[in-house]
Amino acid sequence: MSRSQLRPVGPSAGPPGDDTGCTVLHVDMDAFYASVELLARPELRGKPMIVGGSGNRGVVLSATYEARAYGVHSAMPMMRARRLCPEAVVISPTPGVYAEASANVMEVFRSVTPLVEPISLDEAFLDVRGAARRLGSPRQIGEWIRATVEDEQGITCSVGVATTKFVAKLASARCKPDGLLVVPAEQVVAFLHPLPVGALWGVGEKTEEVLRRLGLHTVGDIANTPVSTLRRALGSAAGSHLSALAWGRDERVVVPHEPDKSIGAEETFPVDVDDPVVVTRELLRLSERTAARLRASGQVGRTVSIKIRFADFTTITRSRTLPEATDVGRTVYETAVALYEALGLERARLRLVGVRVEGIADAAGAPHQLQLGEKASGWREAEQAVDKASRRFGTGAVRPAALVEPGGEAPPAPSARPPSSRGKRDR
DNA sequence: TCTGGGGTCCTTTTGCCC
DNA sequence: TCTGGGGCAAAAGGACCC
Repeated sequence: MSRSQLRPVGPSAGPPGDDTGCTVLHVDMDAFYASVELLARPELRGKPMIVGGSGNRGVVLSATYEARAYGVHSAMPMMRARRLCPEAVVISPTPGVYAEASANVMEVFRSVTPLVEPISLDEAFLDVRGAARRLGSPRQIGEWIRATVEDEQGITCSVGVATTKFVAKLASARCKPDGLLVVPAEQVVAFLHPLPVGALWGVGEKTEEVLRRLGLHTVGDIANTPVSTLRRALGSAAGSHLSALAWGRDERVVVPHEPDKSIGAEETFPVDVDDPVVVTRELLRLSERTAARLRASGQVGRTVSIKIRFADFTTITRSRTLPEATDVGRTVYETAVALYEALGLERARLRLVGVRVEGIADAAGAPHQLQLGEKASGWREAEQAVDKASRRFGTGAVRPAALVEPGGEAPPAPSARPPSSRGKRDR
């Protein structure tokens, strides 16, 4: 995509937008995973390419604009994407590579201001209030970021510049790919009101349907609807929130470090599973993974929850709060299994299981009291030793016996049972 | 069309205590 | 002893985001 293409200078055809007071930047990488993959495969440039799971149950994580031209978009089931664009090259995701590219990009942002709030690997808000004297106007800072990221990382991004986070985000979406858009304070309402309701943050499929039934199609329609009506239809928080956003009011500020509220892991089986032994083994794997991440980040959590998705996609969760916060995989696992067994599922067919730990706090500040007569279990110490070994010899060097087959290899990934007659596997 | 994996936030329900 | 209700925390579900 060439740089000169699509470079709006403002939401209207008038003179370039006045960026006075537009201190919030939203930077969004263009087709991030796909762009990163292209760096290692320049021969695919200009061709449709999709990053996504190669199995028969995956979804599209990212697609080049050439693939998007066929109607492919992220979160679309891979089956459907392949059908829409059979000539697309499909690449399995390599998360570590994206994390590294992301860290590099975030470094560029932090060279502008310490007030960087990452939203995900590929986007962030920046508060550039303090950078003006050193680097120029918000628009100039945005242009500098775009040029620097492209020079240093070889990938393009789009930048929205506005007075609030939410308008900055809409602006970056509006000028994609490889663009920059300033929405001046006095043009916010004119910019917002023609947009479809789905453009608002927090309006997904369900909410859109509710709004449609009320006859509300654009942001302007929402703005001109009494808050009481919105609250009745959508609940009090969502109703008030949408009404404020529709007028461009958004009090949220850029916050550099939000602590984690929960940490978890989940996995969809390649084929539905009805064997409690397989489910239990998967709970062990997920519990260990979750606890290892807690320990690596120096945190503990008090509530363990499991998630079960049945073959028909209905999903339930069950949780239990422990007397004391933990980062011990064994404790997480025992709680998870107790929750699972209490369901009495017999041989229900499951599509996914997940384990999550909530109520997160710093391990350093978390109280631990040995109860009278309690013996230190030794699990914590054992797992810390495993962490150490993993750092030295690689993840999986040491693992619970239940996750090791008699031959010494790990058992096949979650229930890779012989494909049933129904299961069509693609390759 | 057939739906990943990581999360957050909100609402409703439930159980407990007073 | 029974009932009601306020306040609270935990549990559960669901919508949403990237």
